Amino acid sequence: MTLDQPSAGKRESGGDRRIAIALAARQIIVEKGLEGLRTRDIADRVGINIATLHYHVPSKEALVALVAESLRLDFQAQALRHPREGRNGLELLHLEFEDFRETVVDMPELIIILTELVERARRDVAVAGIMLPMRDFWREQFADIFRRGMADGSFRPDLDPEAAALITTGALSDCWRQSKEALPLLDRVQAELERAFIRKS
Amino acid sequence: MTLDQPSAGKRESGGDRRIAIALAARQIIVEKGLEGLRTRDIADRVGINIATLHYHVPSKEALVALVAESLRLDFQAQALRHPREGRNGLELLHLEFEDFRETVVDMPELIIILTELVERARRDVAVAGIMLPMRDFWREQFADIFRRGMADGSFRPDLDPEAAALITTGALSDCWRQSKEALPLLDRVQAELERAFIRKS
Amino acid sequence: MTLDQPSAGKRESGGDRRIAIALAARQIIVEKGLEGLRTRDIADRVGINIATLHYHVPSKEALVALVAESLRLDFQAQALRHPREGRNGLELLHLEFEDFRETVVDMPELIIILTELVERARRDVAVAGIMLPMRDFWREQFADIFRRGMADGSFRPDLDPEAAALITTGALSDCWRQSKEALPLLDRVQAELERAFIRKS
Amino acid sequence: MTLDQPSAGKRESGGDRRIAIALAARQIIVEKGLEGLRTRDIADRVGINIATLHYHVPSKEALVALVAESLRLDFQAQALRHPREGRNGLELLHLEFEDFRETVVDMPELIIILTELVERARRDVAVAGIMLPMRDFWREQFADIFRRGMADGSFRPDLDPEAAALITTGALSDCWRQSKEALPLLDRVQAELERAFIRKS
DNA sequence: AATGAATGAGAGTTCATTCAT
DNA sequence: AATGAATGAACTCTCATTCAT
Repeated sequence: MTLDQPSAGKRESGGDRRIAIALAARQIIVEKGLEGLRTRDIADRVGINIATLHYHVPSKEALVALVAESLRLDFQAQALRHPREGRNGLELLHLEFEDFRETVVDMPELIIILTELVERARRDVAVAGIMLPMRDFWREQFADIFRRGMADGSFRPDLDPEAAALITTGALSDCWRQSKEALPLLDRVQAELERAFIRKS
Repeated sequence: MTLDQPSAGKRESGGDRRIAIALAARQIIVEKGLEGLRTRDIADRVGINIATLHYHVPSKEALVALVAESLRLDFQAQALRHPREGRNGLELLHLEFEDFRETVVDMPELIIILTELVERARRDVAVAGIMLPMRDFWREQFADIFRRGMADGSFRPDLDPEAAALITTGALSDCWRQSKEALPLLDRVQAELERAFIRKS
Repeated sequence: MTLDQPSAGKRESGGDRRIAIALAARQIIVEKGLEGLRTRDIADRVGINIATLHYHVPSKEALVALVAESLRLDFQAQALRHPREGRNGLELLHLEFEDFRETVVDMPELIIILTELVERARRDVAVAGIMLPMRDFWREQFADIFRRGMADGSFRPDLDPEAAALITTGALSDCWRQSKEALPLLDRVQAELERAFIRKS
Repeated sequence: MTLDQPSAGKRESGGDRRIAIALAARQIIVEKGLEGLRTRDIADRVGINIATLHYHVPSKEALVALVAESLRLDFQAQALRHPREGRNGLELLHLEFEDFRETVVDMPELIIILTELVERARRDVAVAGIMLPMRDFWREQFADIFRRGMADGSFRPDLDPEAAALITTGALSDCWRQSKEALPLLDRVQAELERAFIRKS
């Protein structure tokens, strides 16, 4: 055990602690679900006292909101990774699937937590305030892609962009839910959706 | 009034009590989520003592399994309501959407509870043992429809029936999750999926 | 330790447990004040688990109300000990002082707890609902005595019965608050009040 | 505006801070009782950090003692407002009631806090050391008045000055406790006490 | 003189489960 | 088949106090 161990040090700045708390909470949500999230477990994992946890995040409700917010930031960052300019609709759709595949591999927790929080949003307005816009934003991104593809001729002209967007996000989430090993199925779903939406010459 | 009235007497038969318990549990899951399910609440709603509840259903795990099983029976019954013979793939797809719409209107709880239990299945093998086959059965039903439609010429010959099935179930669940008022969106999704899968002459 | 130990037995009837709980709570209030009352301490003293305590008395608020109610019953019982008929006002006043002296000696806790609860009543409406009527009833008893004494000629005819009642209860409570050894002072106060209110021939 | 303005600068002198703390604590005691007094609330109201509060007042016990002392100073100041010379006992008694009425109107908190602290004195020797002498001093003031009145002939010669003093202070405190709107009752009590103690010619 | 961060001890409350009857 | 009473273990949250800066 060296001196510069990552997070068990004492007297960190408030912002760092809050980040560490959010990360620990996310881990636990992945392992035991939002339902199994316990403040004590978080404190233990961060290496602080429960009272200290409450000092930084005053209530469990606030904690869940913190996790939601941290998730939002991650998604935002991820959305900005790839440049979107100068591509047609079909290429953009490809890119989105690529991104999703990457997320599934690199940060599988993101989607688990997303699912849990969207579920919780139904009963927690604070969480709903953060998560539902995220979900809508994701769907709207796809709708934009479809609209662009209809304009540039890469997608069918009789497409309903909002419906197609919902179909796509539904397929992606369901694909995820299926199981962690469903990546080959994801390929087939992508192929099928492209066949479905593409313009037949 | 027949002899086997289910709920009149003070001492019901074991089977009836279990049914009453399952129904009460389902109500509570709809209201507060699986997370908010408390044995005491169920007992109160059924009108029995907690100890009595435990006599009939020995543990909370068994209770969740009971709910899952009761859900399975409902879905099974619902699947058999409409005759499936003598119809082509497209007509069958129509019928499935019709059924779904009916379920959303008549028994909206079914889908809420299904969602909660599938989520729970990730961490509870007993529940997984019941729910995952259900989910797969539902998906397989669609795959069958697509296969039949490919054979009878109502769907595209280059369709991937499993992928299409996943896309369809994904769209349906997402549509549901969207909100209770998303029925018009459901119509548009159905239209879009039919445009997508149908054989272009 | 014999078999018939007073209260540590298991599976008592609900009513008995509630009585035992009220008594234990009263002891602790005497020792540490209402402020120092802890549910865990009560459970320990009664010899039950905290959860069992909550089974019988669902919340701390209800517990305080229970103590208040138990106090009310004690005062009621005490008020009925001596027959009041066929005595003139002065004799009745004597009797009241006698009763008070008895209470101070036999059940000194009664007055401590009364004081604590009246204080608490200022901020707890549930307690106020029980305690303020008690206090008013006590005062009204004295007012009645003064009224009767004015009628039968044992007290001054220009007495203001309500004011005299307040003066008397105030003197008694203050006397009590003074200290436990203030009994001789109580005698002098009684004598002074009688000189003050009695009719000069 | 003088040089020793109490609260303008960012860094106040130690004494000023302690005064501000005492005042904030008194406000909170009035609102929530001594039981509801929290160091954090005081710090918030003063506008300082809890650690800073503990720098100025090392413990909660010391804090309560500080409040007690601040109360004592206020009472002392109030006692010196009216000149007492050249008046007979009855006039002095009048004056005391006048003072009390004034206090009830101008600084009602004084009496609330006094009550709370006297109660606390039973279990806290430090507070007892300050409060009990105060209470005794108040009572002794009345005893003095009665003694003087007996000498100058305005009160009955057979008065017991200590008993009469206790009766008077008891009546006043009880009158206060009664409720904030009990001022008319206070008038009747004063009248009754004067009738009781005055020399009948 | 002041503060952000940390903490131990403990508060009331909840819950699935069990026991005796 | 049913129940009132009991329980251990855990939960979130609070508070006065201390430490490092």
